[in-house]
Amino acid sequence: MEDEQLSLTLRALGHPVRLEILRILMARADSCCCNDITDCLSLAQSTVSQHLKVLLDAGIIEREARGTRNNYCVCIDRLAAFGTAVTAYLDKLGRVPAACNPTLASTF
Amino acid sequence: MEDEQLSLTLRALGHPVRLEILRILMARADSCCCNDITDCLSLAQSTVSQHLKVLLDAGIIEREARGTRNNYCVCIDRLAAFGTAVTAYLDKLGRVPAACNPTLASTF
DNA sequence: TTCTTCTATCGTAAAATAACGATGGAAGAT
DNA sequence: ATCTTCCATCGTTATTTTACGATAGAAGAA
Repeated sequence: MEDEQLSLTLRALGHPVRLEILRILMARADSCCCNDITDCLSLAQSTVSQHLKVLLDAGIIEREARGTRNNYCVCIDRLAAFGTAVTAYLDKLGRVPAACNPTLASTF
Repeated sequence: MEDEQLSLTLRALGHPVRLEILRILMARADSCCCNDITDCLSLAQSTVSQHLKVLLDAGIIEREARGTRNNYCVCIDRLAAFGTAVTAYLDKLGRVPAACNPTLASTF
């Protein structure tokens, strides 16, 4: 994952409300509409919708029109890829100085 | 790690320049001052200093005054804790629906 | 002392973010 | 056809972020 994409995802996750939204989405067996999420949070519906858009734009969640409501669900593979990318980034970060300064290598 | 702290760190890392700064810091065996970093990036010194402040405020890097210059280094343990926190967050996310919807469990 | 170097900080400007209320249009329900 | 529900979007406001140049003060060099 390129830095541009990785940092976009990091930013999209960089808000406590959005971390919570993902929890709410994942905790439900059935898929979830904006109102369901708004009921769990003390925020206006428009604010929640905006947060959903950030997650949507980052490709972390998907929207599916179902009747009068829009259902959201987490893109599991995208989240997994994010986890992998973070680990890879940190791993590479750690590996570079390992060649120069062996004492750092053991920290990771 | 609490959501507040985790999201702060995610935001601090959510900029390509800051991802790169950490790479620069880690790639050097000797520690690194603001000018060294500025030389590697096509940005003004004040801008780099600001990015360093963001990383500093998030506790990701440390500053050490050494003579006329300030040396920066990465807080390895903080970074490692961040990696752990991200993994834990994603892991817990994945575990919740595993109880409700077994098909999701295998994705993680 | 004087000069240079380094860099955090200030001031500024532009853009993005976060929150809200209001609204309009789409889709079921009556 | 009318009513209700859902919700993305618009407009607004306040705050934060990102970038820059300018500057001042600290520390070493001449």
